[in-house]
Amino acid sequence: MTPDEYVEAVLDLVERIPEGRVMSYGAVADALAERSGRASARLVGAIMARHGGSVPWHRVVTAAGRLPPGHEREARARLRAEGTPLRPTGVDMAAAGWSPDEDR
DNA sequence: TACTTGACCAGGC
DNA sequence: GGCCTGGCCAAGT
Repeated sequence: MTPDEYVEAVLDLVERIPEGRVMSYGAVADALAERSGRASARLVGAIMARHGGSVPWHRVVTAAGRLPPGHEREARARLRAEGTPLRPTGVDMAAAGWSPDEDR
């Protein structure tokens, strides 16, 4: 799998996340590991930082439900608009956490 | 080629 | 619940 295809796979998966739901970087990496064979949460974060502009990046948060540094305000506003379960610290992962398996 | 960096994660305090 | 540390792995320089 070429780097470009890898990036595309990440973006494709992020686009599949339903409104009001979120996925952690680690979950995305894990889901992709099945297709690409290699993945890491850090890599997903790096990809989002570079190519996240064309996808609902706000639906991807850290495993703790925290929002991307420097984008907390914007992400929170969008998530709130979609009706995502929010907590004072970020996102309620227990309620909003989503996995591609659920959609399948 | 080698070193540094990063929108991370899990574990320990 | 929040901060610090070590480990991960690939991209960027």
